[in-house]
Amino acid sequence: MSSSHPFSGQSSKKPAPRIQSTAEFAKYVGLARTTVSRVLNNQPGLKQATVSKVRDAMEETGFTPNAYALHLKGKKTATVGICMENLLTPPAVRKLAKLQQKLKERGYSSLIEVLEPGNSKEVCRHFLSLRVEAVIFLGHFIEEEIAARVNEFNAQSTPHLVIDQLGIEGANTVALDRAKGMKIVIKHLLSLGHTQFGLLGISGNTRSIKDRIFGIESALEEAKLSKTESIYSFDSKHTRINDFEYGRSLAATFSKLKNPPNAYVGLNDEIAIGALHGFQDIGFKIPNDVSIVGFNNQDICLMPRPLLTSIDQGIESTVDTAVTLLLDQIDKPFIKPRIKMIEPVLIQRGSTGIKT
Amino acid sequence: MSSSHPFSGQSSKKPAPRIQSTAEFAKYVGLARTTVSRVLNNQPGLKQATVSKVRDAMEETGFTPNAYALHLKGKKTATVGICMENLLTPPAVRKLAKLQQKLKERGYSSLIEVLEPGNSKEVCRHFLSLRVEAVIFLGHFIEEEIAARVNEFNAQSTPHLVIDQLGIEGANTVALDRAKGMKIVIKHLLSLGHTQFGLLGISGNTRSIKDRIFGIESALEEAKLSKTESIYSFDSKHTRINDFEYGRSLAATFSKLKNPPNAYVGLNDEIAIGALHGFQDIGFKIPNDVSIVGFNNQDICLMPRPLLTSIDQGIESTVDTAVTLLLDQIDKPFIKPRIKMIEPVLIQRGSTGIKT
DNA sequence: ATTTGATAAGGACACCTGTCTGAGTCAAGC
DNA sequence: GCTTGACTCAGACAGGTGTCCTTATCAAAT
Repeated sequence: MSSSHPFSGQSSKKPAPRIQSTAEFAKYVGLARTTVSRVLNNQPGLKQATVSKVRDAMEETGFTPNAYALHLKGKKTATVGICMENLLTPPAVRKLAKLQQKLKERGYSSLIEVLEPGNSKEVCRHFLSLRVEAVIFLGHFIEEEIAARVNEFNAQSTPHLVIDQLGIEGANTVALDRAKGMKIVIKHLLSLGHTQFGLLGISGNTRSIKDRIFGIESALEEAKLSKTESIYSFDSKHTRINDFEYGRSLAATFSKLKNPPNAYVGLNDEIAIGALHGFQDIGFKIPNDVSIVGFNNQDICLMPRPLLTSIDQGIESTVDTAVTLLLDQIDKPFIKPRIKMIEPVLIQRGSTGIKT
Repeated sequence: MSSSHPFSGQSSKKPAPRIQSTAEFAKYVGLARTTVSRVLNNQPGLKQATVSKVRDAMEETGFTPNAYALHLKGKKTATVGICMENLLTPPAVRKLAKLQQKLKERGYSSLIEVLEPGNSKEVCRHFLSLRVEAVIFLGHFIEEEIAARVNEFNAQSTPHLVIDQLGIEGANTVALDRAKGMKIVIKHLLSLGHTQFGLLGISGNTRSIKDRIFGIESALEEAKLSKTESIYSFDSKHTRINDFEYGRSLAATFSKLKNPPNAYVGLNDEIAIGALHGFQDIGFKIPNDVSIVGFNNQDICLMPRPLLTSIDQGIESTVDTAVTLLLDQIDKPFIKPRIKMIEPVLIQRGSTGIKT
């Protein structure tokens, strides 16, 4: 190593300021900027000693060329912006984790922002100013807001993807087929002899809920059962603050009916487990007296006894599909918007069984 | 709007390519680049009509100046790199969510990467090439690896922060005082009359485990109890695949003892709840026969009956402290490394009670 | 018709990088 | 001592931005 460069031999008291440019770095190494640049870009015609000198100094100082200047020279940013609904819903976070991992494997880094109602425009602007190569929406958002963003992206031919929210016009979409999920659940319960169904938390006007109710109703229709006489819901009688308590309260309300249904379908695993415990506390045996199904197939399904039957979202295939769809768009700028549905899978466990 | 710019009047079949520079955008608007730039930067001496024309066109096209070029002109990146252990541990993700939110409030965006053993160097290089203003490590990592990164950061005076991992020399650290947490738990249990303690999953050689055992032992010491005769552990008799099952198995093993302890301390809430259910299945009443304490105070503490007593991590104050520490470093480049401990809080619920 | 004041246009520069080109250095081989 | 070959140096350019400066335009006022 050169023994006379300006930063050598100092005490460890005040560390050297970070080297911010190849010019500074070249001065530190004692070579011309262009020579250093050639080393950094593995160009031929350089003495081995020169190469080592530069590499050693990089190791020592941690210098890296400025990615911002590189991008200006035409290098792509290899960055994807991800808009999250929140970072609290376990299935959404699991998808994010997989997504981030798969994107990284393909050489893309992720810029993650949590959307709040009304700030999507600002967030997307920020992403665009950072010249992301694509924007992903992951979760359930206000439809009009996302639709507006998608329109803008389509107008600029910016690759984009909506994960888990169906019904946005013109949007590249990957989503679990929730209708089919519910159909599978009801068919499973029908096959066990159940004909009356209590819904736990499955109410509201969102697309996701409508899909699920559609799935339930189409299964009933195929079985030639009356929708109105087979479905029960008391969601409006309780407030949903904590899902476990909510499930428990719903179970309590259902159990007071003269002829309560003996099959229950939860909005998610938490509510289903709450209900399962609620019924058990009252003295119901599961699945002998009551069958219960959750949704999402989270780890907590393995907590109660019996274990909770649930619908698995197929996160792996969702994310695989998502990444493929996205990279396709990046490769071919003028590709038509596509919608891919993910097949849900019933994970059968002890909480559902023959009606006795 | 000007009616003769090159992109007007096209069919919606092939969208206009995204406008990538002020020059292109200026051509589209029909003004000089410098004039547009003056509008974008709110400079005086411009006709209102000109300003509106530009603003309308921005609205229409979604054009935003290139952040990369701006940085080259000296604007700071306002970006922080966050290294995560994983995105699966709920408390870590909750911290990430809060951190991301608070940083955003202060004007910083977050670049998030999941570290895998051995790739921290590469990840940090990437962060540095993107000229992040600080790097945060969130979670438990291989000590040597993080220590090496911290050394590099200190040498370059790059602001950094280690959250939740104590013992890295020279590192700015914010961490829960796990020793104190355990001390509080044991004191609580002692005050209820318990003198024999079963540890559930609290074993191993990590700093975090050592701290917790130290806390337990110091509480016992103060109570003049023998460490060896008061603590029981059967962790090695079971394999930890699923925390709920692990807790259940441990409960089963403990219950077979001639004189099982009647107070149990879990590594986390999942294991504690598993054990709680395990004891209940065998016929133990909680807290009459057995008291159980979890760790992390997650939502699932509200699931079992009785509810689970647990230690709250104080995520809010952890993150507040973290952000303050970080921004301090960014403001004052040559500040000495500091360590901040976060006080744990016992959340007392039904799973702990007087020994009867 | 001429002057004035208000804007806009257009050129130049710095920021950092990779690359190209022509000039400079230096040791080895004759 | 001179040529040759092997490197290295130094300068220039593009890429997008904000800013400064000079010049051009144009309508209103004189």
